[in-house]
Amino acid sequence: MSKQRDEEQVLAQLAGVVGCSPLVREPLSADRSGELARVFKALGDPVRLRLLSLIASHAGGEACVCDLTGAFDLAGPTISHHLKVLREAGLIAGERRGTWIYYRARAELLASVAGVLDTAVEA
Amino acid sequence: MSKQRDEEQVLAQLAGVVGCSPLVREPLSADRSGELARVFKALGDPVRLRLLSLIASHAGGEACVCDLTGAFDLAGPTISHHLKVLREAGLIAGERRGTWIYYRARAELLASVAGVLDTAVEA
DNA sequence: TACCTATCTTGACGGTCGTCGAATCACGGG
DNA sequence: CCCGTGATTCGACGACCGTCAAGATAGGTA
Repeated sequence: MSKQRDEEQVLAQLAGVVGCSPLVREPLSADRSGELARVFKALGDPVRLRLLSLIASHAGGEACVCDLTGAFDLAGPTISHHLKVLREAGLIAGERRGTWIYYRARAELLASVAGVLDTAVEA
Repeated sequence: MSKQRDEEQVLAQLAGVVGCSPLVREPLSADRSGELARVFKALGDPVRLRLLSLIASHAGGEACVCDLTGAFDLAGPTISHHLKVLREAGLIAGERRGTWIYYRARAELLASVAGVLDTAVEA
């Protein structure tokens, strides 16, 4: 139902973050800092970091939820919640194929965020 | 009093984060994810992101607290709290010179965190 | 249709976070 | 020495977050 709307909002966010110049170059505007903070907040949990890493480093670049739940001592709904947070931050994208749902990392956003933090910059 | 102890703990943290291999290379260990999450959590607030950006982009690479408070519609203690969070995450370091306290960004940590996120990696 | 498995949503609980006022500490100048 | 200014710490309040059990949804199989 709101799946499509979520995706659109996420993409709107990405536009602001992807084009962002590095932190050390010039002071961050209030708008950009809000968008960036949403991404960093999503990264600011050990479980979500491990989930993202498991997905990004998994063979084929994607992982099924059933591959992820086993790695944690957490209930199913909790994993699902963390995946939702990562999804709404634009860090991962999920696709249903039959019974299973596969997630993959959005490398563009990871690279953009890295660019914001990096001191020696390319642009 | 605990100023010195804080610094030591921060440096101990950095050791784990600085040497960390990128997210997409291999699954993050539980330990590393905890250390990394602390840094990302510190970055996960708009005010702290702007503070860090103001400090890092300031002339001379450092900024006095009095230069920062004016940029926000927040009370002094709130700014001080956010600076403490950034300090305890190892993202900034403060030094008192006379009446004023100057903060500067820890570029090594910024670069390390960027390296963890980046997909195309140097090592 | 009915059932099973995989995953998400809801609702609730305890814990943490961001914010502020008031009090406190650190320094320099009369 | 006492006062004023810059900055932090303390204590408290409301809001948000991580977690789970229970219920709901989606797809496959028969």
